[in-house]
This record gives sequence, structure tokens and C-alpha cells, in this order.
Amino acid sequence: MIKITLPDSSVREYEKGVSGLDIARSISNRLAKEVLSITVNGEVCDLTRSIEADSTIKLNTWDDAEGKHAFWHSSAHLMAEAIDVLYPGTKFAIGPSIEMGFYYDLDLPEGKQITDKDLKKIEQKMLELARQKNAFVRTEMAKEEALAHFTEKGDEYKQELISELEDGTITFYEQGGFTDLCRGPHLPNTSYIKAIQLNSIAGAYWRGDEKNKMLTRIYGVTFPKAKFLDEYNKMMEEAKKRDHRKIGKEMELFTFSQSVGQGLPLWLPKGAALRERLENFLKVVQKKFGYEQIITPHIGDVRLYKTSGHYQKYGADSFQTINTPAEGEEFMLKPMNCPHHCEVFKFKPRSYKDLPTRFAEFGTVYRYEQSGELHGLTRVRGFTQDDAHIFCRPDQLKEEFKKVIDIIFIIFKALDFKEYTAQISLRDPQKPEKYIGTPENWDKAEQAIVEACEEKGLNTITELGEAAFYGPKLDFMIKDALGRSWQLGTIQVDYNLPERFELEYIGSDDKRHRPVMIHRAPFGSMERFCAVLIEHTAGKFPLWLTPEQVVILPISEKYNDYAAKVSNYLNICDIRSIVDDRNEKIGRKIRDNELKRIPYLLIVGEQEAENETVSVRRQGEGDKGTMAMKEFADFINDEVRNQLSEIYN
RNA sequence: GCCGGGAUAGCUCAGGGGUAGAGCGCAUCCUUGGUAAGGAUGAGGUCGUGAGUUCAAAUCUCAUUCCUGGCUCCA
Repeated sequence: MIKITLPDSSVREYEKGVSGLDIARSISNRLAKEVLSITVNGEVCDLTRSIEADSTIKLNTWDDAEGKHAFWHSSAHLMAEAIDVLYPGTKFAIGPSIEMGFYYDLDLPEGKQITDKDLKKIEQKMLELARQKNAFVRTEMAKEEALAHFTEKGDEYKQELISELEDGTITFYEQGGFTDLCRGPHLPNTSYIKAIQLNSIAGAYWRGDEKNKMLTRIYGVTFPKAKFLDEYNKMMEEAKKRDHRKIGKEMELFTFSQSVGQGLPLWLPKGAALRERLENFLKVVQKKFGYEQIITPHIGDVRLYKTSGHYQKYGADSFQTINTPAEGEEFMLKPMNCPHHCEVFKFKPRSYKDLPTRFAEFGTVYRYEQSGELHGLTRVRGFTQDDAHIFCRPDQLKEEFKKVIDIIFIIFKALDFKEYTAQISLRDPQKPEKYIGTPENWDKAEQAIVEACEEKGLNTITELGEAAFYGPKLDFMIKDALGRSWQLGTIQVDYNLPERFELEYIGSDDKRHRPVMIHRAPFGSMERFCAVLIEHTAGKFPLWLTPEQVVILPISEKYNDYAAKVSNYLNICDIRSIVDDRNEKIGRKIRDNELKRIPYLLIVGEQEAENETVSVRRQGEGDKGTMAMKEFADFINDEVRNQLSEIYN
């Protein structure tokens, strides 16, 4: 007998050689049905693998990432089997599970092609094969033997993969008539897979290298219950509805023009006003934290970027330089604000008493992003960073870091981002050659970040080797209303630029010292942030931010004058209102304006006009009763004040 | 940049070798209304751009611009 320890620390005894499936059965029938894989002493395995010694286990179901992983990985094999049947001669490269589903990269036989229209056919074949309840059988083979097998098959992809594996035994999985090189684990058999949807086809380079052959990648997702597929599709639909490109158009926030150029957003009046409110909000917050606004030009002498190192490192990813043939000058459209800010710092000698010095600018930068990479507002060629650079003494680093974290939290609160993670990116201790600056400085900076996060009680993950070459950083990822993650703000420590620009301050010892720089952008870029905000809120922005806060709906044209009077009054009270004076019935006006995402609808007719009142409707909530004009104005302003409590306190 | 898909009215989209369609929106008129779609009429498009094939191209071919799903990249 062997002892099996379960996650709740309870210990059960089983025969030697017991399988995960056996254990699940001994606990409950339901668990036996739902379990997908087993983690044995930290290693995820097949449910059918026998356990030979005392172990600590965890049974993974659909609710565990490990369970989904086995499910989708097996689905990838199932898809490969279907394609192998439908398109004989296809070579299979890699087919992993991903965050939401799986894909397989294929090299189709000469002259064959799979298009969107073929996906249904493959799905059908997969369902047919799934119903056959074929077991996923694990076999082992010596490396030589495995290599010979794929050499015979003429599959150069698997050959390459195997030849890179360590010598020894190689594992294979076979289901139906399909065998694949695979570490596993897999489901016991194909019948677990009940619902299948292949989503898209894309090109993908073999091993992600653009020098290699382009393979055909098919993305799909599968589920153990048809209901889950429905839920998945509802979720995708909702995401589509919230797409910032669609809402941006509907709400007239921004647009693009072929004539202006790709990746160059045009902010329409409502979008520009919204963005301006965001900027002003941050300006007020930053002012409280001791920042000073500066303004610098959109171009800079190329020598500036040679000094900063951006030219050498990112010259190819920047727009071509602007030349003045008559005078032989050479300028770059600025890809970063920091070099300009360093020059602002150098304007005059700085004393240790002046530090930290914090320069902020909504600086528009231009980067030559690859054309295929552009996407709505999230990836553009011209964008505005809510940039600031803090020049401080090394001993001030931690305090400054904490203050930036405070600013970021004020923003999260005002914009209702409730879930976040912060990633601390440190250097890779194995590769000191990748980084500039002394190990002592790195130690200090990393320690400052780690401690700042601890003292602020941040929810962090730490990644080694993810630091920039010039310093460690802290990135914030928020989760939106649909549970999707977006990377937003960043705080980065930099020893490089102060060095390159020879920045100095006079210390209390009357000697010259080098300051440390912190780059930080809580929003990241205004464009990207607005996109995230649109998708997070589905265009229903917080009251303080939304383009139109109130719409006034006269019952009939007789009350248009009164509606205009209310609107004027509200506008004087700093409330953004419009009037819907179309010749339509009130029901129609309510419906149309509810759909326009305006937070408050005011209905005015005979009674309201007589008493100088308004009948209030909150978007999505319905009738809220009647209020006097002034009462309503105060009510709205209170709500805004409440949402922005941080900057009013 | 690379591999797919696409571009038709302000928006969403159908159509398709014989000179353009729907719904919504917009305008005008009727209606003057009380909390999620009242009715009628009408205006709107050299079918992304350029070239080619053809008696004839919005439709087929090629090029090009832009959008888009991915890959690669992201200071």
C-alpha cells in the first residue's frame, strides 16, 4: 500500500500502482467524471499513469489551469488527427494549449490550402473522432528510434524538435491512428471533448523566426460541455461589442484617415475633450505630488538621440530623420521624451536640496511601428505619453517610488479599475553583461522597488531577467470588466541616461554626484489608455469623464424652450448637457438616448416647465422622480466630486 | 515587414460582366405625445485608388492604399 496525500492534507491509502482515475473514483463519481489530469508531487501527469510510491497529489478539473491545459492539448492532437485524415501528407510542427484554447502549426502538402470555409469540415471530423472514444496512449521510444521514425516520415519539424531533446527516452502519444511527439499529459480518451470550435487561421513562422518557413496555424477552442461553448461565444460577442474601435466610431471619439496615414489617430471633439479631462485630472494629482509641467518640441537633433543611445538601439524603429539640406542639420521625430527632459534638467546647476525634481509632460512621440502591428488606438505610430521624469538622489528612490504608486492607485480608483497585478522586473543574475551600471546600484534600486511594493502592500509578481538594460522596473496590469488583462502604467529606474547626459547635482559635501532617474507613465499612453477605458466601461464612462452627462428630453416641441433653458442652466453649473428636440415621442427619445450611453436623461413637459423642475432618469435604472433644477445640478456635481474625491481632498 | 481575409450610402451589411440594394441614421411633412422603437415622403454612392482584359467592369486580372486575424517586434 502507498500513502496518497490530498490537497486538504488528508491521507488515503491505495494499492501500489493506483491511477489518478482510480483515486478520483474512490472519492466520488462526480469527481471521476470531471477530473482531467493529476498533479503528482508537483508534476502534471496523465490520469491513467500508475503511481508507485507515497505521493502528494492534486486532481485537476476544468476549474484548474492544469486541467484545461490537458484538455486543450489533447484537443490539439485531436485536430491534428482530423487534419491528418482530411489532408494526408500534412506535416505537424507544434500544437500547444494556450490561455484560451489551443493551436496547431501545420505544413500542408504542396498545393493544398486550408481556408476559413474548411474549418467547419475539420470541426465535424474532430467531433466524429472524439465520439470514437479513442484512448490517448503514452509510449516511450529511444531517441534514435524516434528520430528514425520521423526521418522516414519526412517530417523535418519533429526531427528538429527531437534532435534538440536530451538523450534518453522520448514520449509519444497515440490516439486513433495518429501519433505525435509529446510530453503530455493528455486526457484518458477523446470522448471528453464535447464541443469544438475552430476560430481562425493565421500564418506563423516555424519557431517564431521570420527567416523560417511560414506555416499554417489553426486556432481552436474546445469544451467538456456544449454550454461552455455558448458561454464562450457570448463572451466573445460582448468583447466585440466593447471593441474600442467600434465604440470610438459610435461615440465619435476618434477616427483614422487614409489620407493622414496609418496609425495616426485623429481625436474628434468629444474624444479630445474626454482625453483632456483625463489629462487635467492627472495634472492636478501630479501638482499635489510636486511635479512641474514642462513642454518640449516634437523633434530633436539626431545627436541628442545618439547621446541617449536611442538612435543606436531604435534608429531602425524610428521614422527617417528630417534633413535640412541647406544647413546640413538632421532631426528625429522624437520617439521618447526623456532626452529632452534630461536637457531641461541640465538647464542650471542643481543642488541636492532641489531633488527630487519632477518634470511632467504629455509628450507626443512617434515610432515607426511595423505596419502589420498597428491596431486601433492600442498600437499606433503617434501617441502621447503621460510622461514624467523624476531626478533624485539614490537614497530618495524608495520614497519616490512609493509616491508614484500612490498616483497610480488614485487613477485606478477614479476610473474604477478594481483588479490589478504589479510585475517587478529584476535583472537576470546569470547575465550581468546584459546590464549597464554597477551591481551596487542595481542592488539598491531593486531593493528600493521591492521594499516600496511591500510597504504599499502591493499585489506583485517578480520576474527575473525582465528588467530593462538600464534598470529594474515595475509594470501595472489591470483586469477589465471582462476579466481581460491589459498592461498600463510603468515605473522604471534608470542609471543609464544620467550617465550618458552627465547629469549632476551638488551634494551636501560640495561634490558632484550623479542623480538617479525614474521614468513613469501611469496611463502609459493616452491612446492606449483610452482604448482600455472604453473596453472596460463599454463606453459608459464615469460621470466626470463622459462626453455628455445629461440629455434633456422635452415631451413635445412646446417644451423645447424650457429644455433649452434647463440645458443652459446646467452648462453654467459646469454640467455637460444636450437637448434632444427631435420631433419624436418621448418613448422614442428615451430609447435612443439610453442607447447613446448618456448617464442622465431629464424629461421635461408641462409639469416641469411650470414648476422649474426636471424628471430624472438614470441610464439603465429608469425613473428616479422629480427634482428642482438647482437640486439636480448640485446632485450631479456632488456625484462628480465624490468620484474625484482624491483631488478634492 | 511576413501569411490569410476584407474595402459597396453617415453606420451595419446584402448583391454581383449589362451603368446599384436593405435596415438604421439624416431631411421634410403629418402627428404634439408622460418614461425603451408613431406614420408618410425624400435626399445620399464614378461600389478604396490606379491600370489591364472585354462591345461592356462595381463585379474578372494586376498593382497600390487602408482596415483586419495572426506571426515577428515593442524604448
